[in-house]
Amino acid sequence: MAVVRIASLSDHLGETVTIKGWLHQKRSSGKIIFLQLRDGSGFVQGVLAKEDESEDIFALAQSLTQESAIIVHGVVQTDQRAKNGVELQVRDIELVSLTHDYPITPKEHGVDFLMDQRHLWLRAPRQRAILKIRAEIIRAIRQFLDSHEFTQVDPPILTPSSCEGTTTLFHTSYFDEDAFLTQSGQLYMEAAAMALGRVYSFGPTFRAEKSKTRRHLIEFWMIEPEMAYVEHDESVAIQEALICAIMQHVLSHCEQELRTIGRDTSKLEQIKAPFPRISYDEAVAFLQSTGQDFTWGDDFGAPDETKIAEAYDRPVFIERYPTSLKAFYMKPDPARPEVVLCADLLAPEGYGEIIGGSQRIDDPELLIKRFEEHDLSKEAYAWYLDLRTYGTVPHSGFGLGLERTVAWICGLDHVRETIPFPRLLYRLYP
RNA sequence: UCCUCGAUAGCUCAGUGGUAGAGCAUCCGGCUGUUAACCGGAGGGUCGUAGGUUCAAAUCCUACUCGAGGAGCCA
Repeated sequence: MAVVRIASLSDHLGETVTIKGWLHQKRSSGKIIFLQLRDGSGFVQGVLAKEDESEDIFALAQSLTQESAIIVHGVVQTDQRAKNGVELQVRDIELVSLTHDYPITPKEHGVDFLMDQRHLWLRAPRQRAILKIRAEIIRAIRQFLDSHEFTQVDPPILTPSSCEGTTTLFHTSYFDEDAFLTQSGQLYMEAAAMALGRVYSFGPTFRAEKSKTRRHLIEFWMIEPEMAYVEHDESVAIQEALICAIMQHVLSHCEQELRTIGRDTSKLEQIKAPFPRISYDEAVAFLQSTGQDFTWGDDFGAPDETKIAEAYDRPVFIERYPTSLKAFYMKPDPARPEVVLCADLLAPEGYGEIIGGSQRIDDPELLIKRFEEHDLSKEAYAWYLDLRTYGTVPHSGFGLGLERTVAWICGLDHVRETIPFPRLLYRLYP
């Protein structure tokens, strides 16, 4: 008897198959029992009518508990009464292990409890669907970059110092030296871009900030492409194409999962190029036109970003922020040195910034000046300056936040469900 | 770090000064098409911790602990 994954059951209509999985839930009615089975690939209902089964099998089915591990043999049938049109007429059940008192009952639960049970919560249909969509988003990103001549390069996770010097880093010891967990691989990716042309990193990133909002994780995953001989406008065009490719891939590969989590896909289908591009100046003018007191040179707060993003039905780029607001390595606009060649991409529906990118400074003199202005040690960044000393070229890059992208595409109200084991402020378990 | 809200059965909650409650889960019984199934019964509690006010505190006050949402910072 062939072992079949639930996801492909509809290819085996009329056949007797074996499913290896778990009992997700059970409903019974004296002479008929419905088993909701899951095997990781999907969910299917098994049906046992008392008159069709041996007494032993019927009694075993009756005694099964939520999340017991079972191997089920049965006949695949179409049935209009079944949720996805297919169900299994159970012929035999092997009990692999019986579960007692599964903590997550079929009832609503609070966040604190579910986070404590995260290792079990992952089995829920909704959580499974989100992780599946996350995996497909990752696949789409890799497919896009790999097919656009990018090479994956892995920057270090243990670093001697801050990349941007802004956020608080996790401190650790490196034998007799201090070390920090990376908050961005960008500077290393610039080195890699000079070796391989177009590169991207895909890895975890750590921020020891005491941020406690629906958009923040302490440990999250970032994709950081870096491109030699690519200037600001071309970088923005690549970002736009990447987001569109992700969206198309998810819409065509995750139909079932999007339905499971109840995502309104019409909002996702609207996500097509071109995305609006507005300047920082225009964004300031927009906020002022809403009656808000906002001065040129101030940074946008989260409510400001939401207000701007809500004015559009697709992601919006905000370009050319004041130089004083942005990181030391960003290249000033030659036509207007008071702003830099950068862009943040704000997702719709209030999901916030999902991409931050810029063209990098390629002039060694200016970079040295920035080190001084930002009080950065020339010794620590000597290698970074070398990139401008030896064959410097215009180059650009950006960072895409994976979890915020997943939260947006899934329509979640918090990023904690976008990653299997979220690291949150004051939460390191499980 | 700051602001706001919360903590009562395994879980989700009601109870706002006078004998500790419901639904789900668990156990027992019933039901041949259930979809968080339903119906009947049973067991299940140091009301977050420590003080205080009161004849009487889950309820009012103080401190602390833990959690949630938000701000700042960011992806």
